[in-house]
Amino acid sequence: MKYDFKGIEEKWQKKWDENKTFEASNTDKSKPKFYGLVEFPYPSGHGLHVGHPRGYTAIDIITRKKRLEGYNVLFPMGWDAFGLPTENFAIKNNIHPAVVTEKNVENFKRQLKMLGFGFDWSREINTTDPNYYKWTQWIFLKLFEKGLAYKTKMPINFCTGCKVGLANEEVVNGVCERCGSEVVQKEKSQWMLKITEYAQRLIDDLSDLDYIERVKIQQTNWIGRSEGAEVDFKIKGTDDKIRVYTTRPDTLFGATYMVLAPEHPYVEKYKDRLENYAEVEAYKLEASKKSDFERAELDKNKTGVMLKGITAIDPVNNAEIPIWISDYVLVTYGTGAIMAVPAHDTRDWEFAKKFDMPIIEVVAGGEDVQSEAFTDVETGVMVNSGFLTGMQVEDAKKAIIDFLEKEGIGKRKVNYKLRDWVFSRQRYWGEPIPLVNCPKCGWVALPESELPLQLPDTKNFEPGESGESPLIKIRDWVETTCPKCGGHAERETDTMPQWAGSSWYFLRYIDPSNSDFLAGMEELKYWLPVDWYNGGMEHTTLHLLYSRFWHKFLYDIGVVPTKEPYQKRTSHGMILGENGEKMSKSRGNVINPDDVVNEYGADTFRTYEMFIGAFDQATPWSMNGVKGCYKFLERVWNLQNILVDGDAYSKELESAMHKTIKKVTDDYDRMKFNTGIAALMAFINDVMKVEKINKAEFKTFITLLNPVAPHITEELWQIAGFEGNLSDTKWPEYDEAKTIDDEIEVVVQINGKIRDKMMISADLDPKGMQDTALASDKIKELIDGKQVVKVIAVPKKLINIVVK
RNA sequence: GCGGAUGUGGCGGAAUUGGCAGACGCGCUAGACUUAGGAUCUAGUGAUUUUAUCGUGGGGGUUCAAGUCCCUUCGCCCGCACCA
Repeated sequence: MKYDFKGIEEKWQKKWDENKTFEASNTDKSKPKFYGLVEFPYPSGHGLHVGHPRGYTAIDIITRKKRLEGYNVLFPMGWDAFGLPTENFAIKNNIHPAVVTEKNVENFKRQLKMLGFGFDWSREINTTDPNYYKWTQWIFLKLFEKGLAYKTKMPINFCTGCKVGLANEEVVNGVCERCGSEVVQKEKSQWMLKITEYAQRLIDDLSDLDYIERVKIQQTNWIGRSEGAEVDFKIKGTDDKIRVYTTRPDTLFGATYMVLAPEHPYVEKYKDRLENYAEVEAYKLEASKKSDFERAELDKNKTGVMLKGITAIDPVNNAEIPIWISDYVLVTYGTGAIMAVPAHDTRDWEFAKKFDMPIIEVVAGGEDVQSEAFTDVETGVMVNSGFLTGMQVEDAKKAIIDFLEKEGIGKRKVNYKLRDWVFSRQRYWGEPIPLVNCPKCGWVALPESELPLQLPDTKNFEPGESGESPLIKIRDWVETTCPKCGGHAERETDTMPQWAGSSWYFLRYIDPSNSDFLAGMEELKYWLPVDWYNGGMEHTTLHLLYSRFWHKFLYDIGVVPTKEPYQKRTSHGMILGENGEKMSKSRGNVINPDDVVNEYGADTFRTYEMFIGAFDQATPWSMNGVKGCYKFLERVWNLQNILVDGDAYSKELESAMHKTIKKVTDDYDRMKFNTGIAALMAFINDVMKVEKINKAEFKTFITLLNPVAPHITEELWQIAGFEGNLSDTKWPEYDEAKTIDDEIEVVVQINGKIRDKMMISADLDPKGMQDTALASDKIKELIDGKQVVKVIAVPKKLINIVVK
């Protein structure tokens, strides 16, 4: 019989739908629960990328296995459908984003179904559905109510041609990606969320989570906690002080100049005293054209302008030092001003060399500070530093901070690199922010009863005159009454970023049709936390952190029962094009899942995506590799031709069978899918040698393969005449004793080089191994006339004879 | 620049703890079958000057033993806050 993957896959997908095979139960509490989650896709116009199914297949395997192990499994799917590309497409083609979204969702859903994922489609959600974003708005109102949302002026990328705010990604070499016009930084009043208030908890609570290590490290570094001090430097001849943040207060005696961010308010304040204000202003304009990223990137080639006319006083030695502005100092970090200690900071050193500023050594122990900055804090000893001289750096840090606090010129300070979350977008296709601006009452929240605040319909998605959201033109929507005083007021026209809806979506899956609340407390208590969440590494510092922040906030106000949303987080590597480069239309190396499934079937596609390489690593696509997996499944299909009766594993295959169960079980759990599949392939090779497989072995084999290739294995289950469906069976067990061989081969080395191999009993002790090795004729011959210095015997591995 | 990851045959990759480098698959070579085929099966396949030696990006080190540990150096990939 031919392997008709098309017929088989359609048949079983239909069956699973009809039997509601993958629907989770909110009422059956007799089984343990398992909540597996994958990042819901943004339904783009390009359709599913081959990268999506990598993570989806992985968690599909994990959850299918969990079902066979007796768990009540929740594995849901939905659509993260607000966002920029849909809106841009809508503007360009004059189609409503809702229509575009609907079409894209339909295509994505067809593709996901075609791949046979065991999603519980009865819980499908969509972030653009008013019944969904009602609760996104509700959470925002709670944040607003608790003082965690505030409005402030922030610079945005503004395209002078399109008159629209741009994402960093849309800015290419300083010009707009779409129209080529110049992009400038423009100050806009923006809604912000105080994620920084949760910075410490976001670090601390990582310790109880089962996240892969690099995710923890990356989040911790992104939050960027540092301990140091704030120190005030007087501006000479005034009462004003420049406050700096430094992690090296111990080097205060070595400060030879100060640097302010070009945007620092004192630059404006002292403009009348500056002899070179024209130069300063020109520099500010240049800096405003660069993003923070570009500023940091240009780190090697420092630029800056001295503020001629004002100087600062070092508070510990009263030295008079010049003040500069430079774009390597960011107004968004610390206080927007630094003290520069070129002898002991690499960036300061480069700046000092370029502008010929003095370099004073205050920590001894390194090379000459005139030729290189000495930044080691472990070995340094203080010099030229008044009362700190002679101390170790760590002691000096404590001593100087005590001194600063006593004298009232500075204080101990913990700082975070993490910045508050810019929450406004001047865009149409997002959740409306449910606030009104009342001339009398200020910003007023809509009452809960008015949620959802629906996105008004329009045909014009072009932005307002100076870059406002398109909503500003829908006057009868904008103009409203103040919920507080009843007077005339205007709605906020900015919308929320795409991150909003994705920060809590896993909660809605738990109870998707609840109309009274975002989800019922009983259900949340049962299902939370998410047991296993897999997603891309690129979401580590934004989406993953944002959703942890929102969850902690919801925990604080009693809406969710757990401190953390996700117990376990793993991450898959990227799938590259056949040429080893990132897949993209412009490179012409995009693989369409539809084509692969048409030619080889979903089971082959899934098997290949798991076999392609180490799950957490980037790896290129290979059409030959796909063919290899197809051949493997064909061999599996043909096993039915050599199927014989048998209720127990045969002598020939028993040991291999137990070893395979063990290997596959462990490998799936550890996401080592490639080696798990390799073990299944190796088992088939063993079967081919004996040219038969009995029913007991066949049953176990197809059950092990089922999570990876669910269609073909269900069909084979039926053909073999096993009872019921494979999806209702139990995961196979193995007998540890039967995975261990009695006799094993060990290696005999002389001076670390392999010289012989021998079969010995597996439980032979080191002494016995040594004797056996030394008794071998070959070894005797090789060590003849040499002196045996030492013999190392490692049980079950090797014997190494060291001779002279 | 900062943060993270990574480097092993012709290719994708394997190698819990330092203990036989190259599992499994692709490709390639030879053979069988054959209605001559991009099918299937069998055998082989790291390199070389092949009783052996060399070999996990480069250089150095620790060890009886290093892909694995330490130091140093180079390359490639991802993220960098308004893409998702």
